[in-house]
Amino acid sequence: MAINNLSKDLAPITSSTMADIVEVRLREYLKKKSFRPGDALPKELELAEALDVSRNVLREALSRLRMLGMIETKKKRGMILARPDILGTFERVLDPLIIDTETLQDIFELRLVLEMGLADLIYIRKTDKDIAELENIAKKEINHDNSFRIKNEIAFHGKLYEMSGNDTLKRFQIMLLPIFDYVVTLEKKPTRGKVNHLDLVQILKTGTKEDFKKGMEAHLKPHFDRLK
Amino acid sequence: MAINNLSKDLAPITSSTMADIVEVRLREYLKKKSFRPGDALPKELELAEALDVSRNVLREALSRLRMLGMIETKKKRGMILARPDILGTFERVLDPLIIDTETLQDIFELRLVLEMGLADLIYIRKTDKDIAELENIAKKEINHDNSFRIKNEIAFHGKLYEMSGNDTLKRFQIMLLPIFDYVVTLEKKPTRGKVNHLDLVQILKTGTKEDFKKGMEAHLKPHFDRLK
DNA sequence: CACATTTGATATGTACTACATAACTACTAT
DNA sequence: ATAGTAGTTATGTAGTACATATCAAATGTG
Repeated sequence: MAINNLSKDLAPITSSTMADIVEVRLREYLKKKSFRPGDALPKELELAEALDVSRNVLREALSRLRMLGMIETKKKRGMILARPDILGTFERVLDPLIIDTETLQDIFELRLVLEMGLADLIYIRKTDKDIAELENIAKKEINHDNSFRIKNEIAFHGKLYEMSGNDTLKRFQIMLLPIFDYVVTLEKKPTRGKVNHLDLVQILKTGTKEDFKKGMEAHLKPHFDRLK
Repeated sequence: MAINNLSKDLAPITSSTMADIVEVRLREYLKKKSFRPGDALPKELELAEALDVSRNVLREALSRLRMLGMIETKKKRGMILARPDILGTFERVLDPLIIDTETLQDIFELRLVLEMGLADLIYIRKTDKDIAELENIAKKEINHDNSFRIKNEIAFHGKLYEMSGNDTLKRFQIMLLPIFDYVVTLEKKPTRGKVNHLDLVQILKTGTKEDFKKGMEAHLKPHFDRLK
């Protein structure tokens, strides 16, 4: 009995199901063979046979990789290796209603960190055209109802991300928007920093990078003040 | 014939496979019924019947959600809703060998942005103990071979993330490490800013937040100079 | 000969059945 | 009353069959 319990405590290496194992093995396989995107993969039956599992199990594993965008399948051409869309997969689990409050807060802070750190990229890549567009957005926000103001707020900060010239960053921001909104709506009253959007535009036109960083800090200060 | 083509052009809304649809429907279902983590879900057969698909298809969809950590299953208790580990899922597709170079560069920049933006959180939450630890790490890096220096570099910046008091951020950094390394090793010669780690520690001890931001900027300058 | 159509082969998508396995429940025996 | 056993139940795995879409070759027609 003791031995039985012991072996049970020591050897529960069969932690995962077949599908889990197959998923890992497939990953290793794709990596090891160093397939390039677009390359054709063996057919399901061959893979299932090689791994010695049923086609069902194999398909469960393939289903996961397919969802992650690592493979694509066409009815007859079989499967091909694809470029995973790293952010698309992220998005699937990024739901404010499901994430626990602690992580939610972490992500909120993450966005503050991003916006504070954006300045360097923006000053490397900003163009006059960008600034003009940004100014247009900022000007529109005067004298409008609250729902419009929120949309405009999003447009303004979104444009800043766009000016970073980093698509991944921009998409990342779009994904984080719902969470940012969710946390912000939990706040009692609207936060408004001493530096508004038009001020920031003005700094971008004539000020230095350091000015802009200070301006952004003042703009976001109400959010930072809430942290502890 | 023309009509046939027309209807074919107009009605291909069944773009995705059943498993894709079921995955989405399940997501909606979980959200709509506002299950809390730990709540029991209906059994596979019931779900399959309700959705009018085979148990196979349903399981392919469940397999995905399970991988994302949204649900967990025990042999008899059925399935329960779980908290997805948002970063764990991300990690699965984050392989420098698979990601295209453009995204790789984007992520490299993302990390620079994060490190520049960290200052605010660090100055809100840093403790003397943190700084002492950081100093220990920085002191160790003198007179060592290159491989040790890289490890130490990682330890130092990792400690900075840790000092932000944001677990998600810290884990995020760990995930991005391989990519950062990968990009850095592509560089011709080691980059070294005018401000080194010990300088940064000194600033943390006696300097202001603005000093630290400037210091970090100088420290990372070689990386930024490479951007265009 | 060239082009359009048809037909067949092939790989994935879906369905259904059967059984294995683990875990909870209830009952039975000492 | 407790230990042990048998039964029940839900997930895990295997296997078969057929549907569907697509490519390729064969066939027919001008």
